Order: sequence, then structure tokens, then C-alpha cells
Amino acid sequence: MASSSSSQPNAIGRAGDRNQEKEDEAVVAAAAVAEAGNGSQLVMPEDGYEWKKYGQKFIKNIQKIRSYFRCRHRLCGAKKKVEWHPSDPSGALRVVYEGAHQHGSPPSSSAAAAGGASNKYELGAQYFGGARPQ
DNA sequence: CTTCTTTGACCGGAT
DNA sequence: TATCCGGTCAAAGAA
Repeated sequence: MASSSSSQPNAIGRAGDRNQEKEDEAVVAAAAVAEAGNGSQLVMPEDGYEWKKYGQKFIKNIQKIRSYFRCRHRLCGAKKKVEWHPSDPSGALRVVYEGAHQHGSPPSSSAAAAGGASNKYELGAQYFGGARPQ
């Protein structure tokens, strides 16, 4: 892709060994709508927590793109999933929260350190062609 | 130095 | 039995 990235020579060789637990409830937030100023920009609603994206895939079952986010802290069991239509950047996002944070409470006020820019992730940009200098 | 994001490939379960 | 899906991890480069 245009982005830099580079290469995944060998992700192979990973000895399988992981715990798969089924717990916590899935909290589904209603569809979030982007700001009226830009009806074509997909933005993630800032929850006050910091998330790290660890995967993105297209789900055939629902024909939607699903992004996987996890809390900054590895030991934190908080996870977040965002689902949106690949052809409907109108702003309909489905946010699913899973688990709870274990290292404190959320900084109720805006982002942890965002002077005003709450959204940090432009999901649609990656699929529609967002100028992303990285 | 640390931190972040992105993609591909794998895993386990289910059918 | 094989196959498929969804979900997760790892590595690399860049700032």
C-alpha cells in the first residue's frame, strides 16, 4: 500500500500458547455519528481511555469492517471493538466495549492529554484514502 | 530510548 | 476429516 510499512518476513514460528477465556459482558454502544461539519469522516468517540489498535478485518457475515482495540495496559482486561460499513462512511459506527479497566478510573474529562482533538483514529481514512503521513 | 500504527499469518473452535 | 471464520499476535518502520 502507499503507506510505508515494509514486510512481514516470517510471522511463522509462533508456538501456539494462549488462554481463551469467555467472560465479561459485551457492552454495545449505540451508533455514533460523526460531527455534522464532516459527514464523511469516520471518527471514534473518545471514551477518556487510551486504546491501541491491534487488528482490523472485514467480517463477511455482516459485510462490515471490524477494528480491534485494547487498553494501553497489557494487564488491563478492557477491550473495544468498532464495526462500520466499508461503503457507508456516513458515520454509523457500532462500538462494543468488553471487560473492565483494572488500573484506575477513567479521566472523566476529555482525552488524557488532548487539548481539543478528541478523536485520534480515522478508521475510514485507511480504507477510503486518507492522507496519512506516517 | 520509547512509543505507535499497519499488515500478514496463525490459532482454536465450530460445522 | 477437512474447511472456514473470527480473533489475536508478532514484526517492522517511523516520529
